[in-house]
Amino acid sequence: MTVTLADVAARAGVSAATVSRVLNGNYPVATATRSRVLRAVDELEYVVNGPASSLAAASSDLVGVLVNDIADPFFGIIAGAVQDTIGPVTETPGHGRKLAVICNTGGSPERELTYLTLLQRQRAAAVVLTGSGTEDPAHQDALATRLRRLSAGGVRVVLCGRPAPSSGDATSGRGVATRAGSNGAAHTGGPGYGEPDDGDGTARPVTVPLDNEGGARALTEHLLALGHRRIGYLAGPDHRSTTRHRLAGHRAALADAGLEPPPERLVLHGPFDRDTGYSGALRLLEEEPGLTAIAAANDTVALGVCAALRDRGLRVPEDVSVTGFDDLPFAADVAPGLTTVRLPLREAGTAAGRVALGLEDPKDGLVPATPARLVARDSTAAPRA
Amino acid sequence: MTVTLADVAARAGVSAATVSRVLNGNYPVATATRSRVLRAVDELEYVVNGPASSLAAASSDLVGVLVNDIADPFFGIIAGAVQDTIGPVTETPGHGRKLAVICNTGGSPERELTYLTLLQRQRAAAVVLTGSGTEDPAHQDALATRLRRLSAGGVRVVLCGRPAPSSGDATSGRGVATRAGSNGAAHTGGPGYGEPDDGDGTARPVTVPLDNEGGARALTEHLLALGHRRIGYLAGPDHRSTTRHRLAGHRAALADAGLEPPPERLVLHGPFDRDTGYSGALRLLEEEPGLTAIAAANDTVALGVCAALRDRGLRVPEDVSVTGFDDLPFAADVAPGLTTVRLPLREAGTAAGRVALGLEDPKDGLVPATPARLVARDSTAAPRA
DNA sequence: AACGGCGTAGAAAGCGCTTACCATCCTTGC
DNA sequence: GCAAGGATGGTAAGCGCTTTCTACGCCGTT
Repeated sequence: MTVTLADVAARAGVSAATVSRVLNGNYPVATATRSRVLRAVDELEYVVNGPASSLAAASSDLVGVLVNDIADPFFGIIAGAVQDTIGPVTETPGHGRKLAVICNTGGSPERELTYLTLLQRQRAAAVVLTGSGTEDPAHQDALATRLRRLSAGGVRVVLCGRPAPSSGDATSGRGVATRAGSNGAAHTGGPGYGEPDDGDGTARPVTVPLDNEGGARALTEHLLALGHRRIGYLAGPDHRSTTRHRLAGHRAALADAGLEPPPERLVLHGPFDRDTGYSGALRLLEEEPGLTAIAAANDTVALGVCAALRDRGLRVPEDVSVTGFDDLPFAADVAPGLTTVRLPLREAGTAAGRVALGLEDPKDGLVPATPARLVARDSTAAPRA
Repeated sequence: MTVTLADVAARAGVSAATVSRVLNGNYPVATATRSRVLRAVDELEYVVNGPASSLAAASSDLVGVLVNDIADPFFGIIAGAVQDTIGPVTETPGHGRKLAVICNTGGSPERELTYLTLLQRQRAAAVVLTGSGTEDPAHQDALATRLRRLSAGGVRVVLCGRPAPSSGDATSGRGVATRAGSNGAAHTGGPGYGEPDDGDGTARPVTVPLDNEGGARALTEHLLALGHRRIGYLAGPDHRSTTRHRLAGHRAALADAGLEPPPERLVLHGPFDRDTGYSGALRLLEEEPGLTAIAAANDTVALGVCAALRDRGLRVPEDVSVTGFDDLPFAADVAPGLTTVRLPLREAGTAAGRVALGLEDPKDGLVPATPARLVARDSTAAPRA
């Protein structure tokens, strides 16, 4: 029924080995033979059997990309860039036949693990983890283990915009483990997975950093410079690295300005969606009617904040300033234009893709970071006197 | 190095066949044996070799999802829904281990074909094509051929929000072929691929319709009802099914109202991005200063339109009304709220996923359509008297 | 003229799994 | 108490490809 290598070989009057060699181009084949084979391939409309070659060659053309929410342009942009890099466009010989498998974890650590297993099972060539990671010790441990196993199996692991999971490494006793919470040292890939040389020469995971902390700091500094002192902060979901890093930047800016850390009631957590912004803003306003600015975890959240303020009859930025994060495409076009921070998402995705292809392999496991850039638009202004 | 079926078998004191049967659960195995095997799997941390089983079983767990632009939430939502449906969550026995491969075509027909070949090569279980298709006859032919070949190979083909490509079927002489352009008959899966029974019992592609035409018609009717008569139309990219269907709806509404078809200069084409909206609006305003409304191909385009109008000092909706399409999440939160049409994207993605899994198979190859719903917000109002 | 090399191509041994097709063994029915 | 039959489990033949090892010419050397 289906055409196989052998059929092509027969038609071209050569052996299957030769056909394989022509198709993979990693062995000298005389030009005449080659074209004869190619013609046969064409005439028979032969299509390689991927599973068979993956089995024989013990490797596959799949690259897994894990995202929290594919419907969120934040991830769409990263995933798109990864795919553009490894996809069929790239005509780096040997590459370009790779397929990106985008996996939607919905932010669930369990699903993340499940997908990782599924990818391991498919013998994926590489795995890219994007977005924020949980900071729950148990899950970090499980994740670290899984990733270690993947690396051991020759799967390249890339962490895009998230730190390497730390693990309470079983072999070195228990105890010291997972210390999450402090600021700073964001993407240096803490203790645990990645740190100690595993002995055999398995590749270590590579981190493509995203400067969440610096971006958040810049945003808060901007607000402070405008004269704001009572700032509400709508952080992302709790126990997530991104949330913590952005919050850390916010706090750092306050500290640098010699101000008190923000009171608990002015820091609310919630998912990265418009409702968090909408209800969060209302709540913040209740807690602190004198609020002059609200920093949102995200552009989408910021949009919800603006809607809430509008519904409350407050003007942006005259009554309350609002900031976002990510600089998604719509941020420039909403009214007023959203002051936010532009994260180099495409660049990060491209870098992640290159690492996944093995085109790049920073010796310290860290791709140099492109800094986040403050984009001041019209949603922020000095508070009314 | 890596653990194989045989290792597990040895450890459990059974044959490889038994282990395979336990893992696939499609053959009776005594409970005691089963748990012994499961324990061995656990202890050895065994992970199935996907390629090997795909080869042996002549089928794989991959489902391809082709999208035009993964960074566009329109596709993100659909793709996410597809994935949620076929992904590891679904615990329909036998399913749930499937992986969605999201492929970003960038709207390029060539890439679309390349991906389709890649998927065929991976022996994907199903392929879902989303978004608008080209209406270029040559590409439609190529696409039809490729899809026919996929179906013949047992790959389930699902068209989500796009018509089946028509082909100037080579066997029936040349000539009649591709008649694109007329309105109506949107998703009925025209002539060409899909229509005639191919003889052997290969599955026919299933279409999950999206009511682009009806939505566009509703939007224009809304505008007409408000009293608008000079309406500019910013259509999507030329020669794409979605563009044509939406435009057809617009025209139909005009015709129903007994009005002239829109003059050429008031219908501009461009990609589905904010720039098309921005520059398109400016251009439209030049062409027809008396314009009272602009219908955009898309919410994103509409956002660009609003930005341009604002920059021109025109108010929405007082001076010019604006409509979008898709009702992406941000449409509700921008100011003024965007009047648009809500397309049941999640529903469509879910349906596509179910068909891809073979859970559903409408006999006429057409999943019943959920209608598009007009969402009137504040970006439209009666024109000034 | 004989020989080592190089450039090509073929033979064949798997890769790790699935799945007929059998071989047991323990029930049952009578 | 014995044969028939169901319930389990094993055997082994591939699935279609890659790749090592080998074979064969033909060339340039010495």
